[in-house]
Amino acid sequence: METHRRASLKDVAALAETSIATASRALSGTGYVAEATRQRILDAARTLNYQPNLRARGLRQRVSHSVGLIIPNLLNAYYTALADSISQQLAARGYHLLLSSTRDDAATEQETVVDMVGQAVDGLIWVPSTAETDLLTYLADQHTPAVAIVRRLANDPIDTVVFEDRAGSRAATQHLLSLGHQRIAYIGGDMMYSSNRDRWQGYLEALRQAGLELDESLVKLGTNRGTWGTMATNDLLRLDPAPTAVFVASNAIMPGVIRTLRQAGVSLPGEMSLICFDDVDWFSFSVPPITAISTAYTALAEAAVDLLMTRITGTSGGADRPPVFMEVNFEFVLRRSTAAPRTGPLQFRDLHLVEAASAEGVS
Amino acid sequence: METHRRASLKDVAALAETSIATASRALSGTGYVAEATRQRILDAARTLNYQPNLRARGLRQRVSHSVGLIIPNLLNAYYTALADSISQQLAARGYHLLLSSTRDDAATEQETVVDMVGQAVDGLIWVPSTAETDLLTYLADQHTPAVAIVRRLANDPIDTVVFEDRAGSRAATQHLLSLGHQRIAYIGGDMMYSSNRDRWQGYLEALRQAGLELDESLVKLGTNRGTWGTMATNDLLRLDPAPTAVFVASNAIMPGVIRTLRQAGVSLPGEMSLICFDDVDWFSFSVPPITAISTAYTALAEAAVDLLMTRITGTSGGADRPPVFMEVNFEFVLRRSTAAPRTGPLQFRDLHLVEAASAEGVS
DNA sequence: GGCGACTCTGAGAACGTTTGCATCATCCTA
DNA sequence: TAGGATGATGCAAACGTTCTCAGAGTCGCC
Repeated sequence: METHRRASLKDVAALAETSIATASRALSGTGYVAEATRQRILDAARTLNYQPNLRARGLRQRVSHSVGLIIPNLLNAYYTALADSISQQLAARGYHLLLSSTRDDAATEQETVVDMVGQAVDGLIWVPSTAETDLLTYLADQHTPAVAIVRRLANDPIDTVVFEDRAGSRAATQHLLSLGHQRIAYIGGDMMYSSNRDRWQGYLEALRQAGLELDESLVKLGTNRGTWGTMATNDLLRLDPAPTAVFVASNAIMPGVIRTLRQAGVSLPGEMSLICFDDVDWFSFSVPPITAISTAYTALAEAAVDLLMTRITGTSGGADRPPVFMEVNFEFVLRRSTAAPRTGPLQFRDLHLVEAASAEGVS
Repeated sequence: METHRRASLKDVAALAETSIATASRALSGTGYVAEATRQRILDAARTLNYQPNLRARGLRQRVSHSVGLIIPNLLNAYYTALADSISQQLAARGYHLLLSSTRDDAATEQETVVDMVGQAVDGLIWVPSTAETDLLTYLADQHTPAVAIVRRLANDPIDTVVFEDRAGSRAATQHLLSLGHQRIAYIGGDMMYSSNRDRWQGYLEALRQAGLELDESLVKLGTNRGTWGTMATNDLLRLDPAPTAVFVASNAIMPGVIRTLRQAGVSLPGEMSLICFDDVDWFSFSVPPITAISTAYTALAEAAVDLLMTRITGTSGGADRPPVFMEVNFEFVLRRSTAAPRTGPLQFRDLHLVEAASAEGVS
């Protein structure tokens, strides 16, 4: 009896004085096995603390019951909320999660995908960092089903679930328009991601429908970072006339925006209305609470897992069905950071005035 | 040539007209193989899009190059920050991450650990949900090294890395004391976790050192949730005299506390000082920015991974070394939510007064 | 008393790797 | 010219499972 190894089926069989095959049958509950032997085997397994080696099982069955999830970032609440939902969904179906973040680096992404395929995951859920990628043909070669989430690939070549970026963005802009704003600034993230492009389109559409023409100086397209929020906001505040409202297209940019507005002494929503695409927890207890477009994480998670499962199990047309494209709902969350524009020029003041003013919000 | 399977080493060998053994050697770069054959094999691998099956490799080598990470929650920035650090550390060492969250449910935890061991991870990093657990003997039986983080197990039977909960908590309390506060409320999380117990001890120590005696009515011990923050704060505000400062022992409780204070119209830090153990991003752009005890995530991640690696590889006394216990630094981050207590009774007012007052903070 | 059906069991192949060992050619050196 | 290095290759075992297959025992029924 080796003492430096986990107990294997062989050990259990030996202790129960039976064959490996019978032990396997007894433990998995398939096929015939006499009640007496079954008990002997179960007892043996218990005394040896036997735990099946899922790696070996997977090898034999060519199924791992695990799926990989690839997200850009573990520090963005947006993605961890998603990961949480997906993990729950998968657990409910008896699947494990392999989670990796790419930091939006193409090389890391490539590496990660290859790694996961090497681990022989049954499928992949994936926030692609680019619209074009040869990983796709790679995945096809490896016969590993994948579904893209949050961002689209060119021509949606695989199952895809995204948020209603365009419609949500349009709604946000329309909200500001309906309050009477005419100079609505847009601070957006990286245009290489379809989500950001679509949000941008939504903004444009709303303006067009309102018969407004685009003022390029109000548009700040950069990256999905707080630092970008700082730069962009600084630029916007220097304009004359300044915008009366700002639409921030990603929660990741918000910290910079908010901090800069506060430092500049701009009161919200008195002197500036603020709305954000994506809703994260601290928006609700910010001062003032921030009006936002909230996206349906769990719905997206559910849809993505459902799609992947049909591909993996081959059910409901699974394997050969043409790629599906889905969008999940958004919800408009009205809080207190938006109000009708006030007439007169924007004044810069120091901090204590700001916070006094910040309570003037619409209810 | 089957078309429904990933290419295996056998296929590569066949295409390159050589043996499986040689193909393996060529691809792994071990042992002798003639330059010409090596090229043939590499070409074959490329045309077939060959990807080694890590599952099979792991089976043979008895090493998976993956470690499991078990955290209570994916929605708490506290833990995802940790996960992010750990994932980076592991990646740098060529290890994969299997991540699961338990939602602090003992049954789920049990299940998860067993699952991961079944997956044959090389080791486990783990935020235990209880101090006593038979999982320990289980892990020992399975010869799977594990390190506990954030929370301690009874008698620290395995390698453990935690934050300086006690010292940090003492520092926070001393800060309030030094500002002149005498009635310092404590809102704490679940006492079944060592981290919360230690924070509680730190608070007591600081009071004792200052010669103050404990006022039970100022102590609110509950769970690590925002809803608890709401309840506890409501209770505290009803006291007469009310506390002049609140020490919140976990970021997870903060949303409820902050929201309740705002709703009640309590100005920060004018009428109430507020300090929190754990620092999360929105604290810095809250109004006012919140003074906090910041813990060294990356240091903890590094230490945990280091320890685990020595156990796995058996280096530097690895396998048999007695369990190590470590604490990592905290940092006191002074912002603007704490100030000297003001004399006179606490007054409840409506929201716009609150925010005006919130700018009175110490710099 | 013969035959099919049912129950139970074990031998052995297979999954895709790595690796110890044996074999064989080639080359160098004494 | 013998003989040991050295380079290059393949066979086969092993990792821990599952699963097909065949064999053996038991029972019931015609």
